[in-house]
Amino acid sequence: MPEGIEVEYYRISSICALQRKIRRITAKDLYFLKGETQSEQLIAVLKEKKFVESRRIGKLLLLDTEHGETVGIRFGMTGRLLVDGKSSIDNLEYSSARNNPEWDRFSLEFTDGGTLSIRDPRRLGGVELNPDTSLLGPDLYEINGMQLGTLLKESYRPIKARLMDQHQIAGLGNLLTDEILWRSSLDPRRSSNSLTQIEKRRLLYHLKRTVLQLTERGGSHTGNLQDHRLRGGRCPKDGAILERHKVGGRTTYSCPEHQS
DNA sequence: CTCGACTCCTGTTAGC
DNA sequence: TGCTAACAGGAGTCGA
Repeated sequence: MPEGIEVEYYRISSICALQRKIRRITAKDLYFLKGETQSEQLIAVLKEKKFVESRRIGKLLLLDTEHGETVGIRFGMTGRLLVDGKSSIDNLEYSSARNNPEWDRFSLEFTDGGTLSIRDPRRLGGVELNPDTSLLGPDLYEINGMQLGTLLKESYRPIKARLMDQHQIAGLGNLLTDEILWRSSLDPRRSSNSLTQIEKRRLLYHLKRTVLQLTERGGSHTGNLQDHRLRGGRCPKDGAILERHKVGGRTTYSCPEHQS
């Protein structure tokens, strides 16, 4: 599913949608419009206008118009960004392998004939005009040791739940978090504020390294743990049968042997 | 503050 | 073969 890494790909592919005049806006799926956003409003703000900048905070893609309005796009679990009919990601975990144009929930047509659209089978994503970004934590690519230390120290929640809380760090999803904790040899259920200085340093190192490495490899699903994240799967480090449980309401796989 | 349970949504798949 | 039910997990709400 799109986590921060996938949305970073979307941001990069959205760059070629900048500086192109928008001719037509199609926002018929009203369920897909979030907050106070209305279809007519999007049309009024976007018609005959251009995007001048593309930004990303965590899993949120932000497209700024020349007049300072911002279109915020969330992809949920199964959303893809298509620019001129092409997606930067072919194989999205947990999404459909098919690619049905009927799943376009929001789309724009440029005066040059190109398009930008969000193709989301499950409609868990959404479009919001001028979304509030003030509550999002530091981005997963930017977070530093001090920020990580603070957010862990201030909570009794399980580490995994804390790391997936977008108000704390923006961009980590279920797969990335499992991978990072597995690499860090930390039990996802450990209380956030129980980590020692050494464990926190280890977590920061693996968080940074995992995000960069999986970005190079091609997505959140390219982690070393991923292929073994199924019932009865074995830890690729030591061969132990992985534990499957719920942490923070999410299916979690961890190794009883080396994660503690 | 933190939790589980529930909600949204629908394609895919396991199981009968 | 065909059906149903469970599952996936991002994000929000609600009551305990």
